[in-house]
Amino acid sequence: MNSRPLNQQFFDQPTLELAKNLLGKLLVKETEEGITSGWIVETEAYIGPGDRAAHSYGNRRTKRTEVMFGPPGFVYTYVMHTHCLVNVVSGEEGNPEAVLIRAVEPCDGMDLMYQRRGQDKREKDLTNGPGKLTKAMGIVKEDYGRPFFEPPLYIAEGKPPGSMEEGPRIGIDNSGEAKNYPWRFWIKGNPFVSRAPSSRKKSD
DNA sequence: ATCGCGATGCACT
DNA sequence: GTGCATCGCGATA
Repeated sequence: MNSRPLNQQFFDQPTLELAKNLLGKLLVKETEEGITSGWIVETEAYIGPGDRAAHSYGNRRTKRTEVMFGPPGFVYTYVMHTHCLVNVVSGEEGNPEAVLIRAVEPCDGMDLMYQRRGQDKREKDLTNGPGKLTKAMGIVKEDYGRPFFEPPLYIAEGKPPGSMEEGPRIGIDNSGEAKNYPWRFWIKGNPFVSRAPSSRKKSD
C-alpha cells in the first residue's frame, strides 16, 4: 500500500475529536526489517490537568511528560512493565494531552508482525492491545518525540471507520472519578478491538 | 541510593 | 476469573 503521511495540521483539533477521528486512519512504521501498517480501531483520550488517569495530571511536567506540553502531532511512547505504549500528542502547545492507540487491524507487513509476535499467534492477537501492536510494528521508546507526520513512524489516510462506539477507559481503576469518563473509542464490531464493549447489565 | 508502582500480556484455574 | 513477571519513572532521602 502506498500512503503519504497526513499534514501536521490534522492533529490540531480538540483531543476528544482527534481520538475519534484517528479511528480508521493508517498507522505506519518503517524499519530496517521492513514496513508494517495497521488501521487504528481503538483509542483513548488523556486530557492532562484535570484527568487523574493521565501522566500529565495536574500539569505534572517531567522528562517523560515533556513532549505532551509541546505542539500536537508528536510521538509519546511510554514503557509499561515490559511493554511499550504509543500515544499521539494532542492539544495546543502548553496543554499536556494525548491519545493512546490501543489497537490496530493489520494492513501491511503481516509476515513481519508474525515474526515479531510469534508464528503460533492467532491473527487477531497480533495487534489487539496497546503493548501488542507496538511489538508487532516495531514501535519502541526511541520513537519518543518524533513527528507523526513524516517517516519512519507516521499516520496516513485509511478507510472509513463505519460506526463508532465509546465507553470508559481500560486499566485505570485507581483514578477516582476519571475512571468513568467515556473517553475510549472503538470501531463497532471490529475483531481487533482489545476488549469487547463493556456488556451493560441491568444493575448498572 | 532505594522504594513503590503501573494506560499490560500471558499463563493458568 | 486470578497471579505474576519485570523495569523505567517519579518520589523521597
